[in-house]
Amino acid sequence: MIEEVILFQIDKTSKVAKQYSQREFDRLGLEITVEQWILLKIVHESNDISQKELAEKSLRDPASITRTLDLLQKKELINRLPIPENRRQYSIDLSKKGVVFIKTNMPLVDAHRKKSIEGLSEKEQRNLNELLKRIQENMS
Amino acid sequence: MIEEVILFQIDKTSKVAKQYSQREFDRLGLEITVEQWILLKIVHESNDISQKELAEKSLRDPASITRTLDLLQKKELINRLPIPENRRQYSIDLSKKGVVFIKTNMPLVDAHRKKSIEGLSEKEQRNLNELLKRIQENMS
DNA sequence: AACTATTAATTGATATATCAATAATTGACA
DNA sequence: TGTCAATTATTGATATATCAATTAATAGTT
Repeated sequence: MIEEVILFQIDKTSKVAKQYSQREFDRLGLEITVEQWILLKIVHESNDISQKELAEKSLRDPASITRTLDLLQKKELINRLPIPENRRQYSIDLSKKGVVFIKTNMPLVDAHRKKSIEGLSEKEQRNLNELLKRIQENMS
Repeated sequence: MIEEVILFQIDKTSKVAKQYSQREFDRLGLEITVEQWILLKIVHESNDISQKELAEKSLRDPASITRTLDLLQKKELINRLPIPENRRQYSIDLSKKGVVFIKTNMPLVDAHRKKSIEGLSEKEQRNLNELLKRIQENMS
């Protein structure tokens, strides 16, 4: 039975959590997807990040990053700055609006993260992380 | 840092594992996606399953199931059988070709599953499963 | 029986995932 | 220095995810 496969349960957990956050985003009218939030957050945490680096950090395809950044640019949440040292790449950063957006909604996202691990001790969390890392290693 | 968020690591693990399997499928010329394999497998494990039930078991949207079944039907791996008791729904089952496909490739998929949990003791596997279930509960 | 609500599947629209191909730029090095 | 290789971002094609709207069929109610 497929429900007994650990990879299936990992995927299920990921889906359930994303759906939970997306529903909350929608309910509060954030007009953003979870994937878009993750990109914004990485940009917020980084200095002068390129699209290639964004793809690596977010574990997504460069082609997909291009398209999502187009949307975020349309929403005026990010800027693509040409950099003189290398005219092949852009430096991505948050617009003022983007910074405000992150600061305003970070508490909500933090609440989701806390809720996801409710009832798990520190030790259980570390343990889970470690087991996940080992599976990642096995599959790479 | 987003790498420290457990949900991020869960998602990463899911992605890495899917990519691993997909690469193997491609390398061996199976001409099928991982999502398609999962649907086939559920159909194989079920008797007279409807699309609605398939959506629930696979944790996917009914609209998405419709489209993936269209593809699997084009590949002649499944049949949609009209059922007289309820003409709104179909009974999905594997074609002969589909049964052969599953039987031929199941050992490969089993190998992937085993590889994913290589080095994890029975106890660690149970523990992981239990922690994942608790997170699923938290997010539902 | 007639009306209404519900259900199963489909379709449309938009966002994302992935691979392949391409364009522009930069790097390597003979 | 000029050619070829590698790099970064984009675009096209196809598959999947999700929501909303629609269609056809069935269930429930009076």
